[in-house]
Amino acid sequence: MAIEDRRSQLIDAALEVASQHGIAATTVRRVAEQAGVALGVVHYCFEDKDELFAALATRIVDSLVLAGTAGLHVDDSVDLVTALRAAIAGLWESIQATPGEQLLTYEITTHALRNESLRTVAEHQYAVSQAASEALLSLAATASGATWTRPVGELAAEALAFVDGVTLRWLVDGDGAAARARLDAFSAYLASSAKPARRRRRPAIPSTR
Amino acid sequence: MAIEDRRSQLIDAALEVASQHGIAATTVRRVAEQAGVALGVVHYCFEDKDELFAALATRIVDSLVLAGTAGLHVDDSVDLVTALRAAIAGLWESIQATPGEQLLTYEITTHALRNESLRTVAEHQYAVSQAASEALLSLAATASGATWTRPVGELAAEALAFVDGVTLRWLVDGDGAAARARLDAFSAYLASSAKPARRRRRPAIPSTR
DNA sequence: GTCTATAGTTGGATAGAC
DNA sequence: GTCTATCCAACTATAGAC
Repeated sequence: MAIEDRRSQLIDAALEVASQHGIAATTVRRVAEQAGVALGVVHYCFEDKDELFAALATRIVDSLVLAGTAGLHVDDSVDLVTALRAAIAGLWESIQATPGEQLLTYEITTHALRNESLRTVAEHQYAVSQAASEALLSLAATASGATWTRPVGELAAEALAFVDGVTLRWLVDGDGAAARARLDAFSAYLASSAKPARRRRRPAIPSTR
Repeated sequence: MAIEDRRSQLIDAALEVASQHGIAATTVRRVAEQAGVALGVVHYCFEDKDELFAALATRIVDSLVLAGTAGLHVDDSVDLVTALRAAIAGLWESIQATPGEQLLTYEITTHALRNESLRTVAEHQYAVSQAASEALLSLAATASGATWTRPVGELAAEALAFVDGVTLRWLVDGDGAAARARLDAFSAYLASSAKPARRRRRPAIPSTR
């Protein structure tokens, strides 16, 4: 088997183990077992455990952001709060469906912060999330015709922080309804930092040809 | 040495090791070494490693909340936003001074979520933090004479989530100024959920006896 | 009751077989 | 180039010495 395919297969296996049992339980042995290969194969494909972790971290960050932005279609002609709530509803949907992955992202962050050689992993994590958050806010504003009155980067950072905090608490108390309510309340706050759309003409009735 | 004193001494040692090197590096051996006692002594004082961790978690949660609420003196006769900012400034001061402990709290949370026998630890952590957050908001409202127009418990939960998210990001990017700015912005948001103080008489000039 | 010495398990890494 | 068999370090836990 080609080494690149092996690497990919091993990262899949690591993701499976890590999201299910946590980063502490993600040993090289366990990953090999999950992938159905011998122990040494992992060390053949990755210099050491840290390199495997770095690859795993990159994989999960990218895939989570992908999942978060995939369902991002906001209908036009709505007001900003509605657009934001729709976007956040989609985001929450994907979060709620993957508690193990969510918990794993926090574990990866803390793990990276304790490990000099993984420093860049945590930074990458936030760079990608920040960009996704900005894209979401920009999209919502465009769809509703509103314009932000504060720098969208700063608003995105605040939204990201809030979502992080709400998610972590949800992992502890399991109260999904409360989490959703908090996110909706925050949507209203964000909307207060925008100038509403200029009153538009009623859209023309589309001709049936 | 009395067993209770030993326990306390070992928890101190564990806190030292954990806040400096992380929960993964906090082995029974290392704690014993840090405390200057033999390995077996730890197992004599604690049933197993989990029990030591549970004791450590309780210690750090209680001490952090203590530190967070200790500097909580809000001057009277100010408006709500100012009171909130003052309270949050004090809170941030204590957070900024203890990055290792902050990071450790996130590690403990995730660790507890992965470990059935530590489930209650994470819940205790949030119960205590939630109470402290409520106390802070109530104090700020009382000091400024304002009243909250939404349930203070819910506002406290949102504030807690936001502080959690902001702190975690600060640990990654180290941008303390940005973190402070975000907290201040959130203060304004909170204040928008309060009814301002009724116009008071100008306070009487205190007699000099 | 307090602590030392030791057992037993698990994990990361590698030398060398195929 | 790919994988197996083996090594050694570090850890938790306990039996039993003082």
